[in-house]
Amino acid sequence: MKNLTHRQRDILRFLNRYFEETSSWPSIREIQNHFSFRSTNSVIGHLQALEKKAYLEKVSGRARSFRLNPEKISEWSLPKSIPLVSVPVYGAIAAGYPDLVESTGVMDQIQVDAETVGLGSNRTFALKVRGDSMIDAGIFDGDRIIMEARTPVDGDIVAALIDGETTLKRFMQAQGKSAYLKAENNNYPDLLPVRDLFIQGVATAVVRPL
Amino acid sequence: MKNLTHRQRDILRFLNRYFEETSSWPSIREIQNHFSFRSTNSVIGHLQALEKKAYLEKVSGRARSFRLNPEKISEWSLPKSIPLVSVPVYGAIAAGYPDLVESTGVMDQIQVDAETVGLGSNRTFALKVRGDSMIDAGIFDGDRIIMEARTPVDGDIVAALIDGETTLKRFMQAQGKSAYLKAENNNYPDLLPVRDLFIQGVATAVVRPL
DNA sequence: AATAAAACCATACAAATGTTTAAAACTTAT
DNA sequence: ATAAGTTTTAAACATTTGTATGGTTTTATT
Repeated sequence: MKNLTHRQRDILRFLNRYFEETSSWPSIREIQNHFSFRSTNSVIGHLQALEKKAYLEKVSGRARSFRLNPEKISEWSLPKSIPLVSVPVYGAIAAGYPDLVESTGVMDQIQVDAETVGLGSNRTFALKVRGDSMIDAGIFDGDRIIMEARTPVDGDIVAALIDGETTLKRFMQAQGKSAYLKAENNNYPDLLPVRDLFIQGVATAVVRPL
Repeated sequence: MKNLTHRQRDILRFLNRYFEETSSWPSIREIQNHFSFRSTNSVIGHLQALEKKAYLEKVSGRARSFRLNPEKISEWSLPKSIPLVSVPVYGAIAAGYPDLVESTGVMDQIQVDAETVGLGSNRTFALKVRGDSMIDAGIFDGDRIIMEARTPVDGDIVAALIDGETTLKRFMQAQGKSAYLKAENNNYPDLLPVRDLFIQGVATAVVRPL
């Protein structure tokens, strides 16, 4: 009584499909009809079993209100394709070259942020890396870096605008001393003054298409 | 009478928030209570207006069933920090270890894409890399790999299941010869027979949190 | 101020929906 | 075969919920 029965699995799949197609959940009787049960109680029984096994939650008395346990979805869900990587762009970066990673259905988010680029919220964007100054950190020319527009702290990898090109450097700032940038490549000079160059943001992730 | 009124905007926001928090829609009376209306008809009025302006759909007679027009979300939605790289895992990979990246408030987007991405497209999922067999290709232990479930061609980087662990190897198959797997690490044996192991998919991108 | 539009109130009704109780048929393992 | 669990049928019942009607108040526009 640990695993799913066939019926239970099918019901989970039906719930899931229904939700994805309509963005709402089926009623008990809709489930009943789909499986051609002659009684609503068949459904109730299965739902209770599924709830006992923690495959779903259900607010009693509230119509069409389910919640599937995401940790167990893999046990029953059918394969399905969705967009891989969506990286919305939040606002423009002055003099930078934001590089948009495809994002199909997320355009609205982008606009939203343009409207309310209100203070407080961190702007996030993507950049294409130029140069090999971070090669020792496993970041190569052409990689895409997810950036956050905020002030860096010691040790952060930052995107710096030098001579019109965006390169990645590690931001170093010891206690009380002035900040400098360090390249993670032996062929590059270790030190770079922070003044006179513009730091675009702090790197949070690397994305590299293969 | 083209734009949203304040109330209408607030109602859309409430609907949206409610849905994201509960994964189901509010009933008319729940909306009523939230705005402290003394009559359900206040809600009805606003919903009809919103429907007339094509901000939402609503199946009549069906409880808690709405659908927000994704093309107009930007007109009313509040800024929201959405997960940068959202790579849900759909479906289990036999004996693999799918690694779920959070995706919180993006349910609607998912629906949109589920609609537009018809069947026939490939299964997509994410895996956490174990092992350093691809270190020479700039892929390190712990990186996340976006995979596509399809049959590999010569030169593809594939995820192979060996001894219960998922490692990356390059798939090699010369004309007419039998396929083998090649590790991109000098410390590993160059050859591995393809038979007797399960290839989970073809890598399409690397994602590494910094 | 006049007018229209939007927002709201009050009440009632019908349909949709979840819930309960009782029992039978079917599977599966001991 | 027996027991235990699962699945199904049956028929009511109670509540939630969407809908309808008719009117009032507030807000914006001319």
